[in-house]
Amino acid sequence: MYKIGLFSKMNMVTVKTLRHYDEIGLLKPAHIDHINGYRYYSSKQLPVLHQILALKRMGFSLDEIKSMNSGISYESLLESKKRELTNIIDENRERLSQVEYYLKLERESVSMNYNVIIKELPEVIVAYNRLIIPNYGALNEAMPRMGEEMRRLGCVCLEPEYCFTIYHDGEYREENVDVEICEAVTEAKKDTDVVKFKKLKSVPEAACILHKGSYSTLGNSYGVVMSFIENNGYEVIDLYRESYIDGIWNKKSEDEWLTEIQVPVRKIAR
Amino acid sequence: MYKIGLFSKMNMVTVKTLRHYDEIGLLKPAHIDHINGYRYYSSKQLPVLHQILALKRMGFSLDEIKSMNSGISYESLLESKKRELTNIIDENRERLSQVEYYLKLERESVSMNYNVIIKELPEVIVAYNRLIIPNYGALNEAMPRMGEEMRRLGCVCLEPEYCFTIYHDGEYREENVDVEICEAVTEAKKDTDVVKFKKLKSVPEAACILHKGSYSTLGNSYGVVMSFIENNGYEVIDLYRESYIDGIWNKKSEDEWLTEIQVPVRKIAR
DNA sequence: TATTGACTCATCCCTTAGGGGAGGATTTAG
DNA sequence: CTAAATCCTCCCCTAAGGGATGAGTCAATA
Repeated sequence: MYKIGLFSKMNMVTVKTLRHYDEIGLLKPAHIDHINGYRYYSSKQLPVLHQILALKRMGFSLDEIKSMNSGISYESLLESKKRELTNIIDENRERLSQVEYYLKLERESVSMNYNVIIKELPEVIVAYNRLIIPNYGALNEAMPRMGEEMRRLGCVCLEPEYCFTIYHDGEYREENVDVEICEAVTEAKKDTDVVKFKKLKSVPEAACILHKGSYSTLGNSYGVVMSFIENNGYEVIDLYRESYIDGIWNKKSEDEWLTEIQVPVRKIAR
Repeated sequence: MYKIGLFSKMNMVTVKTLRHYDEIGLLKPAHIDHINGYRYYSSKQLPVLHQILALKRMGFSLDEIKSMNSGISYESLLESKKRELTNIIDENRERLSQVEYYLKLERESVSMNYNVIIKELPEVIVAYNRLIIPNYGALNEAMPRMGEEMRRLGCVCLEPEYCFTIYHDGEYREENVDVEICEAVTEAKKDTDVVKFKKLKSVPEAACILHKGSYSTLGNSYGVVMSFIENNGYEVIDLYRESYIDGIWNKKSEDEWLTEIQVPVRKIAR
């Protein structure tokens, strides 16, 4: 029988750890002196401790180790731990890839904006209007017209407001832009010539970047998000959305304008 | 200005999280109503939140993110995060390798002993006696003889006791075994013919397995620890030690004997 | 025998990034 | 005016112990 300090040295484990294992019922001392409360361990418990340490090294939690003799086969436990570890490794590889990407940007002295995040775009009902406009400036007329029509129909906008455009042209063009204006609403109304309604499925993963300031520099932000997608093992799976948060309608200074580019993506399977 | 619930929806973040960020000073609301205590966020804070989320996704802790504007260059921060992530990945790969190893054993229906652990063997001063014995049984005479001599010299053994043998033969042999008997002591004495003293350097990593029962089955345990070493990317870097914990001297039943095989190893660089 | 230093005990607080819930106040909608 | 939704603060919880404190105990020495 060994006192706790001795037993702890026999396996390079701290006394604190042994007391903790006693407390949670993982490894009770072979005997406890009822007068002074001292814990006494037997050498028979060495193999038990050995096993605990081996399992812990594999990534099992103390709770898992404790419940390991409750009938579930070791094989299935190991299987699920294997899956779990694989997931953890993948997660960290993704983090690493992102860190390396930003490190590359930093070394190329690109202005820093750690702004690309992956998030879900929830399912929404939108009022939409798809049309060909002569140039981008014409949006400033088309949007209020659409708003007018929506008010007439009694549409109620979602909160927070979610107003965005989708460009349907395969390539960039200066004129005759094929654009779809969308505005999230609480419920669909009857379609009219100017405004129609549809439900957009949720997008599980979208790479999003916030663009601050004038629209003239939107291209930079598009560049950043696209290179992020390329460099981190994602692929674009749908048309992107340009969501307008702050703009001419509520902020006078162009510097305060805020637009979010949302690109539906998917992790490329490897 | 948005109330917390609205602002939380704008970035798919929970209200709880925003309150937490306020509390730790990571993202204070743009304005707090002093009458009802409501938090109000401005759209200007969207990019800040965006950045926080992006950094969090890369594995930075909130504390790290918070202290990110304190002069240290982003490049060095990213560098150290990269190293950190690489380490985490390596650790988990090692865990995975061990899980897969035991899974293999399990599938081959090998009796389960999750007993191999990697631990450090601390630096010790040993009394030792290297000699050629006719067979393994002769240890039972050589050891007491050595103990006698140690007592005569006034040696004090270490606690916990650490008594082990090292076999110097390159291969297994039944007779004329070249063996070194070691016993850890508190301090070196004068060398004699029978007992000499030396300091053994600490071994940073040793693969250790506990062997229960008679010595006749020690071979099985050697097999397990050696295959563990092979299968998990380690290599043997020194002679192994056979450490005697319980044996004939304190346990009558052979089933209670306890021996630890300790094999100095090193992770193979990849 | 008395003391001293080493050991042991229990208890409390601390760590991450929030989650869950209670209880109470306020705002918003009908 | 009432009810539902939203907001607030406060408290406890997570995993695996680490650190500190204060008090009791053991073994060896003077």
